[in-house]
Amino acid sequence: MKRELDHKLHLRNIKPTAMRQLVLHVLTEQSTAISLPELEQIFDRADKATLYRTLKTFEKNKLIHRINDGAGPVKYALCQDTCKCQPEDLHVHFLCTKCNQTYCLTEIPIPDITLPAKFSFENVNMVVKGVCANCAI
Amino acid sequence: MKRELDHKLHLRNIKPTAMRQLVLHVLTEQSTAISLPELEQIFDRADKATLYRTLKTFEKNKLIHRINDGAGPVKYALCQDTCKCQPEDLHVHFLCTKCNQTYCLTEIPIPDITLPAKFSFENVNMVVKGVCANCAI
DNA sequence: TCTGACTTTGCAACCCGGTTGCATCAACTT
DNA sequence: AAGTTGATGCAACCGGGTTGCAAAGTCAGA
Repeated sequence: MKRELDHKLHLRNIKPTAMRQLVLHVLTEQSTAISLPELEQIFDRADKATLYRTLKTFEKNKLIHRINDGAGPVKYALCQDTCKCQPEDLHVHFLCTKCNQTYCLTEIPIPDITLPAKFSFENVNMVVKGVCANCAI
Repeated sequence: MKRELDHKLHLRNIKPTAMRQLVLHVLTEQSTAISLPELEQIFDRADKATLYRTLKTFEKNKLIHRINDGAGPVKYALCQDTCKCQPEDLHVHFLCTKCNQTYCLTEIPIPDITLPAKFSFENVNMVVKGVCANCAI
């Protein structure tokens, strides 16, 4: 277990400190994306700035990706092992309006968009809102 | 001019106070979306809370719509006269990574997405990032 | 093994966008 | 003219995000 976590960190060139192992462990346990404030609650003895910088490091090294779902704080979720955070790795995110959980729909690529003349494409963010399977009656 | 503004307010059942006329006037002058902090700078003698509540009122009455482009503060842009803020009124937004301006691409509808089983659709937000025509070399 | 350079952590403080409570003011009704 | 309602201005607060700085930890080379 710890081996796998260290391996993941190693793959992304991140030094495996105790803090980072713990944070990564929590991240792997999540089925939905998690925000910094939520992380603070889980580690109620840990420092906010450290958690913040840990997430920054993870994001910079493409271990996690940031999700802006428009519902408060930014959330983070693990990248696929093969992810390079390129356009082809982008996928749709889903925000449940009942439980406020955000899902990575990794199997749903984002459709192509034809932009107006002289507008160039770099990146795209797509968030669908609705009710998730867990909250469906 | 003032007539048109009052008419727009009237159409959306918003009482035409001086403040609201001024804010609406500024909004109609923008070719791109504007944030509350930007609005504060334009009206440097006006109160933040008043501007805030003015935008809230406009949004509630569907005179403007909120755009969350992930680049700092929420931005707002005028709705089309016919807009009911229903899914069919949704369009793609474009954030220029050079000038940080956000455009409503009202002519580009958001493509349909097939969600996983038992996930229901309510709403969708799509923001394309890139370089806009003005900033293209 | 010791030393020095570099990284990570913890604490504190700060910034800024957003939001609310409350008193005052304006407009409109009767 | 008095009373009701809504709008405004001011102040304060909240929470997420961010940074400066000093202490602790890590590691390579002597």
